[in-house]
Amino acid sequence: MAVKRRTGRAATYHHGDLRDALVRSARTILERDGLAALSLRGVARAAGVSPAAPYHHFPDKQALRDAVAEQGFEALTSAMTTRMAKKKDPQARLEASGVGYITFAVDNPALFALMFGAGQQMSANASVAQAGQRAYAVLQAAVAATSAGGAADPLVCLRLWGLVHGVAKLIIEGCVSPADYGLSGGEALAMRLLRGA
Amino acid sequence: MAVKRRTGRAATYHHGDLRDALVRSARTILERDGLAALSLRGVARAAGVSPAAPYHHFPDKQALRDAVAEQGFEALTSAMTTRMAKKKDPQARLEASGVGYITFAVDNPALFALMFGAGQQMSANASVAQAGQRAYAVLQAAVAATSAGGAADPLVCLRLWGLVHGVAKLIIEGCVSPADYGLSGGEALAMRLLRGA
DNA sequence: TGTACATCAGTGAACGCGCGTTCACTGATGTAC
DNA sequence: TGTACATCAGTGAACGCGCGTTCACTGATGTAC
Repeated sequence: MAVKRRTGRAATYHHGDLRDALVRSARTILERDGLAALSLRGVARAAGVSPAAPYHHFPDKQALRDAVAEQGFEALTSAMTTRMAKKKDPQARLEASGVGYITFAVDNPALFALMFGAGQQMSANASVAQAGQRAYAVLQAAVAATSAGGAADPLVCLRLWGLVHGVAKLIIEGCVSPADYGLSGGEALAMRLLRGA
Repeated sequence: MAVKRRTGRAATYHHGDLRDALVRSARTILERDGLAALSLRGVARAAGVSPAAPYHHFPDKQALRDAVAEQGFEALTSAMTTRMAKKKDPQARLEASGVGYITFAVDNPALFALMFGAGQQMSANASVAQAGQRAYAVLQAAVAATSAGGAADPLVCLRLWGLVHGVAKLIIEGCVSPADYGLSGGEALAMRLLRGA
């Protein structure tokens, strides 16, 4: 049995922070082995804990997935806002939000797939939905800031969202490679696509 | 044991057309129960045949998936070309290709997810890749027909592909509903998005 | 400060399940003579 | 036209696997007195 530690603390029978540790283990497995390889037992194993332990923190597997997805949407939001913060011009900020979206997806393909329901319906969980809406609101605000009246045209928002979502998926699915366009990475391709779109 | 029939023929020990029947059963299961529910055993069951029977036609599960995906790309291609055939104007034909893409995806969400690798890497199968390229070529030709020199700008093609792919996924994943835009279906939303994009 | 005890968060064994795949087999088909 | 036989396309039982989940349990924690 693996020794369980909190940073700088001795091993204890009680983990102390298992819920977080499970979510972190899930993300590790996700990116190392892919979405199909994500199992509750595997996550428990990776966290050095028995298969039954997660049930003290999550009612079932879906609840763990939801927790991971929620954290994913928060990370997506900050990937966009971090990039936007470096720009002043509204148009440049709009582009930055899209580049952030695509870059996040390409860097975290399995997490991104989990967040968006693996090609099927997304999670019905309310917290996940709210975290998703917070991410969408970033795109929306960026669009609003570039438009005359200061209000975002829903159709324009959806075109932007669709474009960045689609390009991200196409890269992840291997349909499109930045190299095909003479570019070195998803980020460069995203910038090229969004400039003047 | 279910009786096996070819249309209008008596039941026979030998099915006579099992390979096709398996692919058809797979598509039925796909749309009724979703991608996660697609198993070789389930497909055999739906075709009224023992679990071992498919192995006379496909080396493994992936090969069946590939066959379904290939057929899916052919259906996608014809969904686009059928719509384009009704239009004369190049711009209208371009829009029609995109509407066809989105409509096909929304009408066959699980098949579409299978074709594009369920959020992960697409199939490595060569026939599948070729069928995918044939579908892409339709979009590409539609773009070329609207451009001055008659050659399709790769970046313009990717913007179109990304847009239709992304919007399709967003609708399938339940992130976006045509009703949010006061529209009755994916087709209406697709037309609105593509007109003047 | 020390002790009793309720509560919390683990353990590990077990459950049933459906899966992909393999195997030795057998019934049906069709071809050579 | 009839028959022997090779080949093809099925059967059904079995394999091992990993999964999600449950259960009775037990060790550690922290609070009341």
